[in-house]
Amino acid sequence: MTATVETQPPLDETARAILDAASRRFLHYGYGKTTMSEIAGDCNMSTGNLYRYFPSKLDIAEAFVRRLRAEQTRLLREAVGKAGLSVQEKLRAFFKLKLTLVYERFHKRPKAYELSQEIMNERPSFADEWERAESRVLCEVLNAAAATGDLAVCDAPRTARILQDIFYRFASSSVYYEGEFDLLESELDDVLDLIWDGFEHRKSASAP
Amino acid sequence: MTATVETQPPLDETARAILDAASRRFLHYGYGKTTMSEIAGDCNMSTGNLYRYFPSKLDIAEAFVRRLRAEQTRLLREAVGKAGLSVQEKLRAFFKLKLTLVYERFHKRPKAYELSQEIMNERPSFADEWERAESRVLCEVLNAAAATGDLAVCDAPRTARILQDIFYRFASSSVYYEGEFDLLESELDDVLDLIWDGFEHRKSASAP
DNA sequence: GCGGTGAACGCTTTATAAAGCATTCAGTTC
DNA sequence: GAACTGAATGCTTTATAAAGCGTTCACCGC
Repeated sequence: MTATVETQPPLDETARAILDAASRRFLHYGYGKTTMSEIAGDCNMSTGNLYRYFPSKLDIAEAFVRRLRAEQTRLLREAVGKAGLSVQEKLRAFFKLKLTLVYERFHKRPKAYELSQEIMNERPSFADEWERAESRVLCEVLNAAAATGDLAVCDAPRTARILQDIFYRFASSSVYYEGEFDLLESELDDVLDLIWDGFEHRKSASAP
Repeated sequence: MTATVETQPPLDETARAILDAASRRFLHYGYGKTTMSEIAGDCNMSTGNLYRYFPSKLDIAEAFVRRLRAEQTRLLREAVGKAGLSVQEKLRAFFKLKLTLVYERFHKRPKAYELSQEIMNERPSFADEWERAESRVLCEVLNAAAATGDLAVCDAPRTARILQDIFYRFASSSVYYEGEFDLLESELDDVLDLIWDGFEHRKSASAP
């Protein structure tokens, strides 16, 4: 059983202290401007000792991003878990929240955004892992809807993947500039409407 | 009337010689490794004279990319113009060709790809212009289909925009690595199938 | 032996100087 | 006077040296 975004091996107390100290510095000064000596100093220990808890500086950064992402996954899962939502509302909630989270991270926590991007480039497998975690949330929604007959989905993982492709733009850096959020949001709505009509068509075609 | 990707003011003979010389160097060595002296030398003229035909080096590069893009637009238009194609086939041809063109440019003409990216970053308005040019091609397809009743489209530009959003992933740098082309192509197919079902649903809803 | 240290190593980033380049313009040619 | 030149200008890139940093490891205290 490998570790995933959701199921992390719990951290040693010392390891957590290191991660906390590093996180503060990463958020304020960024990855590059944070040194191992500083992190060690914050924890009242030597640099050498850091390596007893993390293999490298980049691994500390990965642990940091892993926390961010776990929190984000939790929020997404919470958004689609609200009682009384239709499938359509769940999908809309999912992708709107994702757009909002990316947008906010970019504009309000730029250091966290940069670090996240850097890790994704440096560790492609981590990016995959994260994409799979989101896919799992989507699959739960899709499978639940398929079970109640609200949706005609034969291959949930594949469908989730297709949805991720479709909404890729709304989770990428086209989100850069200020003042475009409302525009993106309304386009996202229109995209979802079209997708939804596609699902409706499939439902009436498969069970007329 | 402003110049667009399609309607370029025809170039002076000297200007064309400059652009041709610059293009050769851009393609072989890239933008940064090409100097104005070299371009001038290739044309048997002085550096100063280049500025009688182009305001700056970047403008030569823009003219170069403009050519590339005009050719690409021509190919896209040709693809959707083939006789006997249904709307669905036209849309599929359009986005598949676009995926192929981006992929090929990236892998087979990396210098051209880089230069294209650089211009898009340096001149956002050029990127907009290009997006509008593609939108126009899509709108022609959509409007023609709406006229024959093959498609229920009330706002063609908006719909074109939505389609561009949806297929954004297939025209961006997720296309980086080798061997993923077939995978992307099959995902593109699935996306188009879903979109198509959406259009079908709208047609039957608007004219039952 | 477990938790911890800090000097030593080699790579990377930065500071600084040198070189190269895009751009300009007074002047030349025809 | 329209087409063109090439040396002068100042900004940008590169080459090089110096400083800084991540990482290791032989060595302590308990």
